[in-house]
Amino acid sequence: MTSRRATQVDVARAAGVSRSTVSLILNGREQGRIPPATRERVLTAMRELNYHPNWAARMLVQQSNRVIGVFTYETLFPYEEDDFFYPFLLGIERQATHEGYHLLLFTRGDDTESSRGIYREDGNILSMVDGAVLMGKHPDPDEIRRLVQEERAFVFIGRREIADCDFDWVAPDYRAGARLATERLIALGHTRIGYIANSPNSGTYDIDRLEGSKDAAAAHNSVTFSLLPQSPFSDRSTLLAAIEKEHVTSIVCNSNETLAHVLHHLETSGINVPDDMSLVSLTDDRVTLPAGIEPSGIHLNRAAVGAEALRLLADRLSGREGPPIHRLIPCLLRDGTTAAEPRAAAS
Amino acid sequence: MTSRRATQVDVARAAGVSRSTVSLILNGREQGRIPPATRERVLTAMRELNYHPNWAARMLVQQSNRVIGVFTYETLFPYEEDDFFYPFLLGIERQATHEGYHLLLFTRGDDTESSRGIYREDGNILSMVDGAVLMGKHPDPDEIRRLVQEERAFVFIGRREIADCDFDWVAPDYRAGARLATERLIALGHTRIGYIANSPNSGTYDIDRLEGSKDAAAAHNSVTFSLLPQSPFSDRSTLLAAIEKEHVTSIVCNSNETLAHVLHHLETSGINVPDDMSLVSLTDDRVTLPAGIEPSGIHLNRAAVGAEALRLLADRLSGREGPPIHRLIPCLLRDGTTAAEPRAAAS
DNA sequence: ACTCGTTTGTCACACGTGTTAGCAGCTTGG
DNA sequence: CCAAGCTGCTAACACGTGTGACAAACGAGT
Repeated sequence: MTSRRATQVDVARAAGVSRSTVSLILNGREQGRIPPATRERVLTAMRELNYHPNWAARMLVQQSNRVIGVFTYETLFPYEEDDFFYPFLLGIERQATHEGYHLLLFTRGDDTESSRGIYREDGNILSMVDGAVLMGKHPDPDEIRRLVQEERAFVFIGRREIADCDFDWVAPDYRAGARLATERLIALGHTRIGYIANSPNSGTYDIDRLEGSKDAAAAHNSVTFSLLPQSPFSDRSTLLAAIEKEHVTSIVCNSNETLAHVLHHLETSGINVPDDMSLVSLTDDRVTLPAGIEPSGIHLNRAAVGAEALRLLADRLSGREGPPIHRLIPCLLRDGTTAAEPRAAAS
Repeated sequence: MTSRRATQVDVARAAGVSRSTVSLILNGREQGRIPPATRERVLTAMRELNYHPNWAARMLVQQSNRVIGVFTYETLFPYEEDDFFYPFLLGIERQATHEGYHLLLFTRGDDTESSRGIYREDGNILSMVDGAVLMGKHPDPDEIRRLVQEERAFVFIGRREIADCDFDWVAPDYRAGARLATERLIALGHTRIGYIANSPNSGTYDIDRLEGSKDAAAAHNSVTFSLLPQSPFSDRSTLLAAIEKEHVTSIVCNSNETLAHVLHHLETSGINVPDDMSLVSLTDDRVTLPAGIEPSGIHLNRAAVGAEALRLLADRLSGREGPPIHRLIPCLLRDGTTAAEPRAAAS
């Protein structure tokens, strides 16, 4: 702090050359220009003065700094232990290392847990980076539109359809994941499969999940697929009645949360999971179940999503042109303890 | 990309004023100088041109950017699922948000998993930030020394004693944690306590753990503390003989890994945990135990460590002078299933 | 002696912003 | 009428770096 840090001027003076020469050597543009003797003189001067280039100045003139921003519309690391963004970040970090980028986490905010924004009074924070990965369950469509209009390089994680506005995004392939999980039940021998959700099947993801599950059932004409009544949380008797009526031996639950509630209703009714009823879930949020029980279902492979997002972004920054790319990343099967062969098949 | 982004010059031209005026208004230095009419004109011009300050330029002149670097000597997010650094980062992020800093994750490296360095050919990467948090099990002492000599603002996470070289650091208080865990056994009624480690008690942390445990035992003169033979991994009979000889009813294990091995040896010998023997661990690494068993012991509270590191750093950056600060963060008790009242006391 | 090409650099501008000194024009006091 | 002060703004420098145009020295060919 007390003494200013060395600049190219200092190095130049120490080596007895002009500042330009220092810059040339620093950037390897000295092919056939600077004789080795001078080069050495400058290099040792750098070492002695402990010179290191100023990053801001460099960025100012080059308009690039090999830093990629990571922005989340919600706190990156929420207080609940369900670390939603963490696996994404893991993949992003890994791929960034590979591609040679540093990562800037935009955390500075109003500390209010919600309503963070890219544009703020002190400027578009994205001007600090070459490109950005954006995440969040509740992005601000206006901001996104503005980013597109300004031709910023960014990739969104999660499928977000915004009217009159197209951009790169990467998302888990929920539809294929739902197909996978349902196929798993079929492979175990289930022919009567129910589907249950705790929310109206209206969101993009909700529709994907339902359709994927239907796809799998439709591919086997021995399989009967029935939509069970929504919202199992409060109403146990409705659930039991529906199960009875449809004779299902297995249920696809749209989320771990749903699975937890269904499980609870079943167990308090004396129906054993997985012996009497198999359950699979279509998310992999953390959820607390009775000891020893792990939900069967799919694994979102968030790390792969994050890595792919960074790969797309790096491509853009390397000059790739062309229309926006949308990429769906396959989910993986996750073996748990809530799915097994149906009783009839087992005996 | 096609059209350059608006700068203060553009705004000034549009509003019919000089660039200085724009800058003054932008930085709120216009008290009693600029009449509201002009101010409005400039502000609307900004809005229409979609002006946002260039961060690099601002940083260049201000010599600060409210960004804190996070550097790890090993990959930040290792491939093993034991995310050692993650809880630290969590605390760092939280506190950074609070203090108004962004976070720059230094990831760019030679992709070799090991031997990452702060100093590299393209300069000291820390020149990009106001200050830095350093972590890692195997830091390079020479680099640290150099950072100190250059008077860089940084805080190390983890206690690292380097000869002739002092700096701020924050670390978990292993000694107090060991005391806490041992006190817990005593509170449960144990009077014969053994201590076992899987490595020579020579590292700083190893010594802290052993001493803390001794402290707790020494505070109660009814308690007998005995050091069991090291390295229980291979040798079951040695372990059993020692237990028999010392009549211990509980064992303090220096790590979860040790606990796992001891547990295995005991169970295969028909000794039930926690009924016949209580175990506590002095770390909180993830470890796989038989289903339904959770190690009792301490919780390192890494998030608090990370947060404190960032707080110290922020203080330094705000101008705090004075000698380096070393801070130990208390550990918390973590209830598990491997510690209970001793059989004699229970009956 | 004069031109020409090569080696070895240097000059000067650009990047976008913060800040201080100071300049016109006006008002006010004497 | 003149000095002094206030209002509203601007000129100019600084921050540290990258780079294209250009220049000085020098040897070689004519």
